[in-house]
Amino acid sequence: MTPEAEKPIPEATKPDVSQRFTKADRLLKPNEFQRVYRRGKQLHSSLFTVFALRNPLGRTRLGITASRKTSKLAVVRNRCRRLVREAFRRHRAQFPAGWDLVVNVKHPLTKAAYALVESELARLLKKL
RNA sequence: GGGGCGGAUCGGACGGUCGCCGCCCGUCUUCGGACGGGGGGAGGAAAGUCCGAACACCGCAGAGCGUCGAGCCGGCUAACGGCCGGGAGCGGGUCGCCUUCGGGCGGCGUGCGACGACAAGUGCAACAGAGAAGAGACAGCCUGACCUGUUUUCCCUUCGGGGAAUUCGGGUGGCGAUGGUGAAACGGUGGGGUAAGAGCCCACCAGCGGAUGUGGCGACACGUCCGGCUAGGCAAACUCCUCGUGGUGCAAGACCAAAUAGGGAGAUGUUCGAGGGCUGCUCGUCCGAGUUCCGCCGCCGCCGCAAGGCGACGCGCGGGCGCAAUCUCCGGGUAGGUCGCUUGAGCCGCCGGGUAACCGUCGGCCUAGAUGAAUGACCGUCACCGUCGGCAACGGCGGUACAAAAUUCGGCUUACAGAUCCGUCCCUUCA
RNA sequence: UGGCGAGUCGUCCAAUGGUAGGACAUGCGCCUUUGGAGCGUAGAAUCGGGGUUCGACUCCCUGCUCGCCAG
Repeated sequence: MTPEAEKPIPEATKPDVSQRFTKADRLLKPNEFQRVYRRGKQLHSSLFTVFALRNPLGRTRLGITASRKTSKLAVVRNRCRRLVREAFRRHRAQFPAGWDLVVNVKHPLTKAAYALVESELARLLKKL
């Protein structure tokens, strides 16, 4: 599937781009989620729905939701969350800054490969 | 060597890159944190939430009823509906004996089950069948008894008949052996008995009740004697008996506590001093923004011929004065945060006790604590399985389970690719 | 996390422990020029696995699926 496996590695070694993902980069409280749901704009894909709302912090924060409707198995839901988080973490430098994002996972993502999640997330966030 | 069953253990390995969540150490800090280093980070079921506990709060004088649950015996356990051992029962296997060829009895493995009481009471049993619980008479069997018809023979006769024996019937009646039905039909075999029969009587067997002996802690087993000859099934039907049971659950609960708006106490200090108390009145003094003042509306009472007046009332309406302002303290408490939160009925090992479950001495170890919720993603090599190509070495492709902590333990149940070990049984091969 | 409740033809509902029934839908036939309506007729189900019972949709145990409630 991926002919050149070494491509992500030189990107990661760039000194100015941090791929770290700390608590400051996440949405942590229910009212933060509710604010994004109520006032944010929606972007749709077959894999997930993204709610986005501008914040004054200058950095983009992420929250991920995988409901029981997505999959009954907690293992599968956890993997969905981690795939989305990984895709966001690796390519955050390419995304616009200063947004609060909430990603709602849909059922088809349970069978999707990581590369597909990466490209879909990048495609949606270009619309911001 | 292969397969079945039971038990135990494990649940891909190594390396690299980028990350995540706690802990420890060091440095810096604007006290928010940042950086560097070290070390740890899902399970046998973490799951389902079916039981049992710990712990916490609320309730509670004591006892009982009710509800719900448990239910052979003994042991283990903190406890249990769990586990271990045993008993009786049921099913199937195999061997032996008997056989009316349906099966029965005994021995040996083995499997299963929520296994108190239906001989306390109540209730239930479709269809079929004669009859389904102190039942029943369809077919059938009987002619000893009573009534009656009839065949034949004999006797008597007042010739109308009558009597006795006998044949075949009918009715009253007797019967529960035989037949068939059903899941289930009120013991079995043999003999006696009878008109025919029947535990009606007897013997033996099975089963039941009582007494008793031996063994066993006990469930129970093996006997002896007596009794009456049959007492059916279902309590995962109501019920009865014995035992247990207060409720809610870590989002339990404890602590800290912003902003805002309330509550309480006090201080400073400016102004209006209404109203009230002390008094007969004024002055004065004290309390001091209250049940304040004005108007309107509604309603009620009293007075009046009436217009109206007076008084009282209203979670009434409108307006005015005032209740100001500042500071300090106290209390409840929301957002938020901290604790509870992982050292525990803990794990590993040796030895000892016990048939076992399990227990004990000693020694060693510390092994996840998240909270919109960490334990991940990608790549490479190897291992295993399948498939394709190939004589082969090998190469390509695909796959490697079930499933992830959420207060913590002990069980149960359910899901699960594969690997290893032990025990046991069967088949095959070799010696 | 804790606590409740429900699963029956394709759909919506019935059924003391005793032959699983009705309506609509579907197929076929009749009727009609044709369709509809009507009439007749047929097929079709107890969530899975055990147990109790002579016999289970019903009673008991255990899984699965769906729904609801509290915070």
